[in-house]
This record gives sequence, structure tokens and C-alpha cells, in this order.
Amino acid sequence: MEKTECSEAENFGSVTTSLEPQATAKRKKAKSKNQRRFSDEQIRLLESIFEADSKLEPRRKVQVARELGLQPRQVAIWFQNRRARWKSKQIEQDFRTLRADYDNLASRFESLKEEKQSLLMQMQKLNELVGKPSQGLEGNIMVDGSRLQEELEPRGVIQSHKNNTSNDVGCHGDEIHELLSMAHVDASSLSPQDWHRFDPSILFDPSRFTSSHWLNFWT
DNA sequence: GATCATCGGCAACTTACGTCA
DNA sequence: CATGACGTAAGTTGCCGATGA
Repeated sequence: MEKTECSEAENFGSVTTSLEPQATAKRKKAKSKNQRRFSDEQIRLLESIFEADSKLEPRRKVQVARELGLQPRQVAIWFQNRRARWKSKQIEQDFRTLRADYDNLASRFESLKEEKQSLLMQMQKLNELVGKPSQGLEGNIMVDGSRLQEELEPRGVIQSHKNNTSNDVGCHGDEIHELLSMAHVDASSLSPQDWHRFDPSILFDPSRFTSSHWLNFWT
């Protein structure tokens, strides 16, 4: 690497270390004597250079220092501090963005949850309309090759729907068949009398009914 | 070519001071 | 006027890569 930096001695005429007893006093003196904020003009030029490139080539640093009447070391430190300030601001910005994204997602999650509840209620009402406990036929609904009842009952999925009654399928038949087929339910062997045996919660089980199924259904 | 010491740049953290409400 | 918060120039430390012996 090119070595063009000036020493501390060149800056303030003395080198101090934190181990020396008089170091702090010396530094204070040096600081109070020499430290001053850079002028607006100096800051303006430094900022414009920083905007173009946050790092300075050694040669460019010497050139800038000469233009501004500063030591190359001061220019280097200004750029170091400026990068640190930029990074700090960037982190704050990233945090705000992430938090906003999170808030949006959380809000959407809540509304989807409500929508799900609403749909479940609708499905339940539908089941009440189409299901009849007296006509309950065993074993016509297939899930992944096994009987839906055998599949779901041990898990407590099939509950009160079992005893619901109705024959009125109405115009929802096609959509329901489509949903059932997506859920790997053998809709061809499913008679309207058996629909009440189908538990809609399967449609919201991510392991059984993926987002792509929903996408297919809605599109 | 591998190894080691040295040096400078940098990031991260800290200090000291000036400014301002 | 004193004070605390904040911004900033500069110091400190540790790491890394380049370079030369």
C-alpha cells in the first residue's frame, strides 16, 4: 500500500499516548489550541467528494488536503468519521424499513386470520345446509388414498360436522368439487350427502393445502 | 516459494470539546 | 449562568493486506 499519511506530530506538534501521565493535559491543550470545526466551505467540498466516492485514493487525499488547507490525516479522519455517520444513519433507516415491513406483515396476517375465520364460518354454514346425519354414509371421501374419516378422526378433526344434515347443494357444487380435488379429496366418489363429513379446516392446514393450491383456486 | 516483521488503512469504539436549547 | 444532549474532530485498539528482507 502507498503510505502517504502524516504523523500526529505533524498535526499537533506532539505525540501523546493514554499511558503517559500528562498525556490528557497535553491533548486537551493541543485540542483547545487547534481543534475547530471545519469551515462551511471545507465541509461543502468534503461532502461533495464523499457523495461521489466514500473512500479516497491516497493521492486524491493529499490533493484535497492541499485544496482545503488541511493535513491529509485530517481529511482521512473526516472520511472515516463520515463513513461511520453514514453507516449509523443507514442502520437507522434499515431498522425503520424493517419495522414498517414487519408491521405491514403483522397487519396482513391479522386480516388473513379474520378472513380465514369468516371463511370457516361460511363453510360451517354450508355444511349445515348440505349435511344430514341420518344419511351419513361411511367412507366415500378419500384423502391421499385413505378414508377421510380414518385420516382425520383420530386427530379430532372431524367433529360436530358429522351429524349435520342437508341435501341442498345448490350452485356451489362445482366450486366445492374443485376445492376438494385440490385437497386431494376424491370428489368423483363424493356424493352431496357425504359433504357434511368433510372438514374445511383441512383447507387451512399448510401441510396439506399449500398456498399454491389457493392460488390455483382463486386464479 | 514460505515465513516473518513492519507499515498503513480501516472499522469500531472512545474521548474531549463546542454548540445549542 | 448551569446543565445536559448532541455533533464532531481526533485518539485508541485490533485486524487485515501489502511489501520487503
